[in-house]
Amino acid sequence: MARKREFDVDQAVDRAMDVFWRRGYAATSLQDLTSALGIGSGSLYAAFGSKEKLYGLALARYTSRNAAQLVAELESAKEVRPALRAVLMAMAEADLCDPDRGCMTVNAATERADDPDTAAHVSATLKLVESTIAGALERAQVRGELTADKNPAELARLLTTFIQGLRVMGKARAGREFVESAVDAAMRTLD
Amino acid sequence: MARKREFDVDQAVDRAMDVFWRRGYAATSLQDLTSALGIGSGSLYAAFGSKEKLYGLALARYTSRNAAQLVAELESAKEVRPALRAVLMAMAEADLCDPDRGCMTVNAATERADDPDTAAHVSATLKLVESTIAGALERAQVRGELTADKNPAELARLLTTFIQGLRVMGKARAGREFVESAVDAAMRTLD
DNA sequence: TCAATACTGGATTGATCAATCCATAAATCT
DNA sequence: AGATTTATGGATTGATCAATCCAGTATTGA
Repeated sequence: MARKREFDVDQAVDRAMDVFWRRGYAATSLQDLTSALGIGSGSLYAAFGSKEKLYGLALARYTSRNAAQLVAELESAKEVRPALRAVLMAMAEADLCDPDRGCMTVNAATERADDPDTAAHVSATLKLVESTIAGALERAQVRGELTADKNPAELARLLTTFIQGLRVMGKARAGREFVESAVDAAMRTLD
Repeated sequence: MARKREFDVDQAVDRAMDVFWRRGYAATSLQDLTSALGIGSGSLYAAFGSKEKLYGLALARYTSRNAAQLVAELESAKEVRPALRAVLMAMAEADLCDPDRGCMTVNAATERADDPDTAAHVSATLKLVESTIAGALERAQVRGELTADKNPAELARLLTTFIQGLRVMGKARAGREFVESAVDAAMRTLD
């Protein structure tokens, strides 16, 4: 009954994610988006409604790609400690490879905390990270990987906070020596 | 020989700092600035040159107000541990009182890391925080406040990173319970 | 084959952007 | 006082902003 969409919506959200991730929300113009997505503004608005809604989809896409992977890796890990170290180092490595991006969740938290949708999404992501780490540490404790005197819930809050800081340091180009040393120190809190 | 400036430049920078701090760089319009500063755009450009330069002054003002105070408090502290806890809790408290602002250094790092001047300033601030904490921990170790098996340089990197994360969590409205617990866990790394 | 429908992207909209201009006003020097 | 110089702030500039419009096009069911 009607013409088919010529572009791939999923791919378009991926590309929008990349642009917003690098440039932030306010500094990204509609022209930036249409040229990155390879579509006209009419198509963009027909498909996504507004720049804000597209940002929301891009942020959700980022979360499902990254936070979800962190969760999966920690929950499927045989040994919690090396898995946690691997997760931390993977983030540090991501920032070393491409500091222009940093962590989109952190970028969203700092740039768009005043937007209720963004704030809610960021909050949910951080809670997910916290509870995943807490769960992993509880399992570690049961299995004797973590001594009984440790407090998994509290350590999870420390590590969740540390992760956000690690992304800030990465974006600020703190350098490999710094972030690796910081991760070492963070892992030592589990000893 | 010439007319005097009618507004107080220092006060104007303070006000610009507050606006940029809350809204970020890109989302702050010149109209936001002129109305907050109470001056016309002609005066603004005559005094500061451009929006970017005013932002640079505002960021420098923020640093000299905040990072410098952190340095002073840690260096004048009789006991390092309670001073460090006080510094961490003061930051957490600042975000609990006014989460719209967060930490301007973190905001600058995430929004404007691509600007060389901003990046350099942020980097210098973070190095100052790191070396101040490292120095304080070294003194603590000499005085027996910190056991000899600890590595002050590494702990300083952990704590510097933790601080940035704490500000992100604060801006994301993680709540008092969360940040206090995280600070407790962070302080425990010194035990 | 022909309506009906939805997608296309470039043109257009009115608002807003950072920055400059400029007539006026105040301050200092001779 | 008169000349010179700088500050003032509102008007103006041309660019750019997000969003809408629309003529043209592809797709489908009848």
